[in-house]
Amino acid sequence: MMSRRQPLPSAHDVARLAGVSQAAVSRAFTPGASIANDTRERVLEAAQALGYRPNLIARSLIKGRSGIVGVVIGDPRYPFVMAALNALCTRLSQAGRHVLVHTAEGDGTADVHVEELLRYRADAILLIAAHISPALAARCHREGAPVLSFSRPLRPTRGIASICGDNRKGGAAIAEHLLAQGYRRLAVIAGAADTTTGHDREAGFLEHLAARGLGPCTRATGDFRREGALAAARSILSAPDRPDAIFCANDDMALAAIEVARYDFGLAIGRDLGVAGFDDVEQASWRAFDLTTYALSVDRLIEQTVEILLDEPGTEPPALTIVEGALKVRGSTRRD
Amino acid sequence: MMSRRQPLPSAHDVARLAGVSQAAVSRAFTPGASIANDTRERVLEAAQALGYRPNLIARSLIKGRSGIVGVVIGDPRYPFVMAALNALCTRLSQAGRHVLVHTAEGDGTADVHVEELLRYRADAILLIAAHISPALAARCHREGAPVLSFSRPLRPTRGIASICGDNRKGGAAIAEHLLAQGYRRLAVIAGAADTTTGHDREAGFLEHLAARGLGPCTRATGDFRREGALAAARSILSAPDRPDAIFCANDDMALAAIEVARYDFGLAIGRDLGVAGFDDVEQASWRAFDLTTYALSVDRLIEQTVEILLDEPGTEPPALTIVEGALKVRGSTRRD
DNA sequence: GTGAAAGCGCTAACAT
DNA sequence: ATGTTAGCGCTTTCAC
Repeated sequence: MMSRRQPLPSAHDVARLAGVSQAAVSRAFTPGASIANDTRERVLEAAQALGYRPNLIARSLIKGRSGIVGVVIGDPRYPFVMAALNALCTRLSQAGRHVLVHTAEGDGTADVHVEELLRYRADAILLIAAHISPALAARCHREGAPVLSFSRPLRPTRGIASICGDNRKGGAAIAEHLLAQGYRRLAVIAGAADTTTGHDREAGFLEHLAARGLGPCTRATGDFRREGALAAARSILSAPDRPDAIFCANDDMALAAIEVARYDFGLAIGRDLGVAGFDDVEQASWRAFDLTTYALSVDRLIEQTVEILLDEPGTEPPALTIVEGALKVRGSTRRD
Repeated sequence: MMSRRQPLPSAHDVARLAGVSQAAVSRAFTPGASIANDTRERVLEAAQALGYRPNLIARSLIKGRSGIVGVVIGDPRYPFVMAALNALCTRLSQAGRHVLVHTAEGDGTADVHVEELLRYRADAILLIAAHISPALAARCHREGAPVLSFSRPLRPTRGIASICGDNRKGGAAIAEHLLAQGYRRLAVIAGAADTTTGHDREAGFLEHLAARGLGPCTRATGDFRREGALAAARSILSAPDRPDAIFCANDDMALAAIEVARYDFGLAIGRDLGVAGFDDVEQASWRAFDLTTYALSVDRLIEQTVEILLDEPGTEPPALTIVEGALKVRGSTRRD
C-alpha cells in the first residue's frame, strides 16, 4: 500500500461530528473563550474521537506570532553555547514554547539566519555567540520581535537586549584571590579579542592588579578555545620569567593550561603554579582538575533570559542584564 | 513613541508597487514557476524596496509541510545528546532547514512533545534519547512525518527508523583488546538498563569474553552517568577480588572510573588498572585521561540521520541504520 | 506568461 | 452562548 499523507481532521470535521459550528470548536480550544461547558465537552469528545488538535500554523498566521523563539548560534565551538541551548530548551519547553534553532557557519554575521527566523514570525530572537547588524536589529524591533544577545553585549542598539555575566567583577575577584594566596608573577591567557566577554574578564583582572600596584604580567591569547590555550600555555611557561599563576579567561582554556603545566612541564598545580578559570563548567570540579574559577552558571543566565523572553509581548526588554557570579576556590590555586 | 508591531509588507503590497498581480509575486519567489524574466525582476525590485520576504507560515499552511524538523530531547543529561543536537543544527542549517526543539523533563515519554511538534506540521520527528508510543508513531507515519530514533533503536515499529552505532561490535572490540593486552580479571560498568545501547555494548563485550572461555566478571551499573559511575567504580575497586581492567559502557563513566581509581585507590591507570570507554568524547583524548575507547562519532551518526531527513518526502526511511565505529587505543589500557 | 479566484485551517469581529 | 462572515498571506488551479 502506497503511503500517502492523510489529510488531518480539521475543525470543520470536528464541528460536523459534534453538531456545532466550526467557531465553537475553536472556542472549545481557546482558554478564556465564552462557551457553554456542555458544548465544550461535546466538542472535546468529538475532537478526541477524530484525533484533532488545532493547527498551530494556521493560528500563527492569524495572530502574527508563532509561539516560537528563534535562536541563532553563531559559533557552536564555544563550549558554553550548547550548555546554554540545553538550558534554554528545557526551560522554554516547560513554558510550552518552542525553540527554532539556526546555526551559523564560521564567524559570519547572523543576519541571514535572523531573517529566516523572522519569516517564521518568531516571537523573539536570541543570539548566542552571534552578531547582528544594527539595521536588522532595528527591523526586528519594528516587527515586534525583541532581539536578545546572550553573553555578548552589543553596542547599545535600539531593540537589542544583552544578558551577560559580571565579567569585570569576576576578573577582579580572581586577581584578589591569587594575590591573597601569595602568587605574585601573574600571567593571563585571554579570550577572543573581539568579544566584550573576553575583554572585560581581562580588564577586571588587570585593573585589580593595577590597583594593588602590580605591573603588567605575561599575556597570551587563547581565543577561548582549548587548542589556543594549549599553545598559549606552552609559550607562557617556556618564557624565562615563568609566572607562578595563570588566569585563563574561561575554564576550557584553564583545563588545557593545567594539562600543559602538568604533563609538559611537570608542575604541581596549585603549589608550583596556580591556575584559575572562569565559568565553572562541569569538569572544573572533577578531581583531575579541581579548578578555581568564577562561577557564572549558564543556568542562571538562561533563567534571566527566559524571564525576558516570556515577558508580555510589546514589553521593552532591559537593554542590559548583568548576572552576578561567585568565586569558587578549589585546589588549583592553593599552595598549602 | 509607543512601539507597536508594524504590519509587514505582504505580497499584495509588492504587487501594487510592481504593477503586477499578487500571484505574480508568488511566482517570482517560487523557483521553478513560469514567469517572464522581466516581470520577476520588477517584482524582486519592489520586494527589495519594501523589505518583503514571503511569509513561511502562510506557505506552510498551504503546503501542509513546514520545512521544520522537530526534535525531541528525552534526557539532556546524557552527554552525547547536546553534541548530537549541535551537529544536527549545523548540518540542517546548511541545508536551509530549521530545527524545532522540545526538551522533555525527566525520563517521561516524548509523546506530548511529539504531538506538539505535529501541530506545527513538522516534516519529520527526530527523537534523541527519547521514547515514543507505538500508537503515536503510527499516527506520525499516517500524517507523513517520518519518525527517526537517534541512537536508541526501538522495537521495529512501522514508521520508526533507528540510527545507531555498532554497539555490539564495539563491545567485542574492547574485550578483544583488553585480553590482548593481558588483562584477565575484567569488570563492567554498565549503562542504563532500559536502553538497547547499554545492553548491546555489554552484550558484545560479554559474548566475546565467553567465546574466549572467560567466565563472568564483576559488574555494576552506572546508568551512563558520571555520578552513577563514581559509585560503581568505588564498589568494584573495593571488592576483594579487584579487577585489573574495567570496561565502561560510555566515556563519561570511564572518565569517572579513572578519577576514582587514581585519586581514591592510588592506582596507575593503564598499568595497575586498564580502563576503556565507549564513544570517544572530546575529553577522552585529553592527557589527563588518555582513554582507550570505541569511537562512535556523533558526527557520523548525524550525517546518516540528516541524509534520511533530507530524503524526498514520502520516501520510506530504512528501519535501521547502523554506523560503524573504530577502536581507539590509548594509554588507559596499556601496561608497558 | 499572467490575472482572477479559490482556498489552506484557523481566529475574531459581528450578529443573534 | 452560538452561528455567520471575513479575513491572516500565501500557493495553485483555471482561464485567457
